[in-house]
Amino acid sequence: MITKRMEDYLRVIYELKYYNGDIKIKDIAFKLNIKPSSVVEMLDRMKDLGLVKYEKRKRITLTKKGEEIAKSLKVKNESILKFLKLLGVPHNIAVEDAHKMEHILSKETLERIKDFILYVETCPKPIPNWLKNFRYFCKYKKLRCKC
Amino acid sequence: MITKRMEDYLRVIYELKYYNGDIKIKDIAFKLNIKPSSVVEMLDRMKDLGLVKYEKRKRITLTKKGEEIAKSLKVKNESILKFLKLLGVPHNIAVEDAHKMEHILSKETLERIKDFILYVETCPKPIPNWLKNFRYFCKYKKLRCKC
DNA sequence: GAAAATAAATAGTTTACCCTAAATTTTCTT
DNA sequence: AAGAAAATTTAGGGTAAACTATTTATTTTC
Repeated sequence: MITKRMEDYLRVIYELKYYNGDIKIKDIAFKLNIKPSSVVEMLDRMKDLGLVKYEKRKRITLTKKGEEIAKSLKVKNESILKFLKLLGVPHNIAVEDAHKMEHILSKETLERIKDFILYVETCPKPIPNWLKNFRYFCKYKKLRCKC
Repeated sequence: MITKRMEDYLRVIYELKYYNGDIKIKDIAFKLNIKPSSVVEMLDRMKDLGLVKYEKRKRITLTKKGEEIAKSLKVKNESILKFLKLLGVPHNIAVEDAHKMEHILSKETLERIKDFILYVETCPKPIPNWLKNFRYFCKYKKLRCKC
């Protein structure tokens, strides 16, 4: 069974590959703020589940399956992040929350989130009036529109 | 340290008190879909943290602290649930997702969620136009407004 | 090419949850 | 009030994910 924590590892490995090319145990550990020995242990488990290819002291790579999952997490994450920022959540906090939410949201909720983003982006104006008014409302706690 | 799981227990105990008056080990177990023996174990830990009052085979109650936390979880949950439903997430799924989200959302995100609800509810119409249009957009994936 | 530095792997613990099975206590029935 | 049934507790295990400390490999540097 693929756990939330394994999803964290997949995401980190996926990102490291993207930015660094090579994936080092200690870099994974650093990103997850844990010790390298914990990473080795987890990689063994993830290997058994067919998520990574990994032999002692050899290059670490994601399997097809691992990469698919990582990619879909990344896509989910991007939607959630964008959504939170539309709502006016400050960037750093939005990043944190998005990482937590990506593990747990149902696909239905995710669909509504994606629709929301699309609804805003499909609008001819850069930011629709109602969203501007929402931002205003967040700041001053009062309406300035007829809705 | 108060874990997410303890928060689940707090919520369940709080609800059981509200609806049943009396809190039985087996009811907690049933609600959480686990065995009674696991509940006993957890109650011991929660007792050490000052979240519940509990002596073998005696009545279970929340402490002041436990109740505060439970109450604040309930409030959070209600906001999240309402929010998800405004977005058009079906009730049952919204309930599930809200229970997961209540453990992890930052207070900033929660504030934006509450503002969103308030923004909708402050509007003189029962449902603001932009929200109606969003619902339409979710269904047909096209705009019918000037935003 | 050997010593020093760095990286990775292993062994043994810990903590938070959960489980089953068995023992005990309480409650219900007759 | 005694025996049956239900609820609770205890004892003993298990798994996921971390940790520390030690050992083994690989790189770097001299």
